[in-house]
Amino acid sequence: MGPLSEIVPIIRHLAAGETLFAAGDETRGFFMVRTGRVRLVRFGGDGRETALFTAGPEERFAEASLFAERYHCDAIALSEAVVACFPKAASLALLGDDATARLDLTADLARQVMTLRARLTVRDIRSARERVIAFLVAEASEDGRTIAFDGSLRDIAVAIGLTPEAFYRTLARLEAQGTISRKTGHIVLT
Amino acid sequence: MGPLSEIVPIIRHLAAGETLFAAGDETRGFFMVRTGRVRLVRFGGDGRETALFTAGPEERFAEASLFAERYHCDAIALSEAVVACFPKAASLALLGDDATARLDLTADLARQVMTLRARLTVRDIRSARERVIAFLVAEASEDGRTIAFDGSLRDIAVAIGLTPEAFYRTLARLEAQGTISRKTGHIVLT
DNA sequence: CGGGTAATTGAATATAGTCAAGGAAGGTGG
DNA sequence: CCACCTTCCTTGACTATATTCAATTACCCG
Repeated sequence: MGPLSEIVPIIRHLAAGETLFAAGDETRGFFMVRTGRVRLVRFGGDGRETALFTAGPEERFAEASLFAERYHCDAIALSEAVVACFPKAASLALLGDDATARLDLTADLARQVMTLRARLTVRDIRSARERVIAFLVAEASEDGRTIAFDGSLRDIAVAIGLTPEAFYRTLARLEAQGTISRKTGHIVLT
Repeated sequence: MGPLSEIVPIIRHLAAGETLFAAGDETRGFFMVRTGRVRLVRFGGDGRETALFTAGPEERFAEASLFAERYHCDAIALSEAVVACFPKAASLALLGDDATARLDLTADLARQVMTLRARLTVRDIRSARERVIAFLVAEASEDGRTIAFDGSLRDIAVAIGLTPEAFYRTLARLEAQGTISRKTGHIVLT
């Protein structure tokens, strides 16, 4: 997982609903979800809750806290969860000392920016059909035709902002039209 | 504009439709749009074109190319455009020499990741009403109530993935219900 | 003024969402 | 090895909601 593997993270177990940090707290570092899900929320003046981001397994969150004094949102476990904490001091020290570490983190963030922008662009497409095709093209491997996926179709549906039903239907239609063909674990553009 | 202001960029003028770089080209560096719009696209085997990202004025793109050998999409000017090119060698050298520059760039990318994830989360909300409220809460300034905006409401509508009409209607309804109040240039949550 | 864009509202439509129900697949325990 | 359970996948029918098309008003800038 890059440069930060040199840091031994602190493992924390969270109960469902437990708060990891709250807005206004001094920043302690950033985190990675091991299991479960953690939601970042901001509370409006009236107590209204707005989700900023939900981190699932292997996803990092609060990276920007390395460069801020205080957290500006709350982190709450949605379910029972295990998170790895990368302390601010150790992370910054590593970034200051080790050129490789620095570039690795920077490169990783640059890649994230790229993929996030691509995902956001996919979301701009209203038509389910076109959105699915855009996703498939974006995810296609080297040959530009094959899309391999590890998880379930459900997960993909949610990732591109469609209900599973709408996604299933769209895939079925694309297959019927001969635009794609499906085998277990991967889809091929034709 | 952060650490990279120390680099004197190369200014390029592009005609509408002109290609800045193509997939497979050796990476030369990253870019910032000065005027016009540049679209990053990937071509499917059949010539189908899928947009990955569209960069407008003051937006950077292809930052990740600093850490890659070759571009993996095409950059094409949508309209006549002026772009600033930050050469790879100079950028990496600066990152290698100057600790402040490194942290600055990393911090900037971390912030981008944060805001992009927040935007993506807003898009997950189906209801126009709830999406607009989430956007307002996320954009609210210090006091958590006031949202100032420079551009047009249209631009906001597009940014959160709604048609201008849907956005106007939603704002009108929120105002009628007393959830918000509007004055020229800013909105207040009540 | 006048031209252009933004803002606003109305009405009809289309499309994805929702609810529902059945089948397939995979895993667990007897 | 089978029964059972859970989750995913699939399809159908209906609905809700945002989009689309359209027409009017407000606003800014030359």
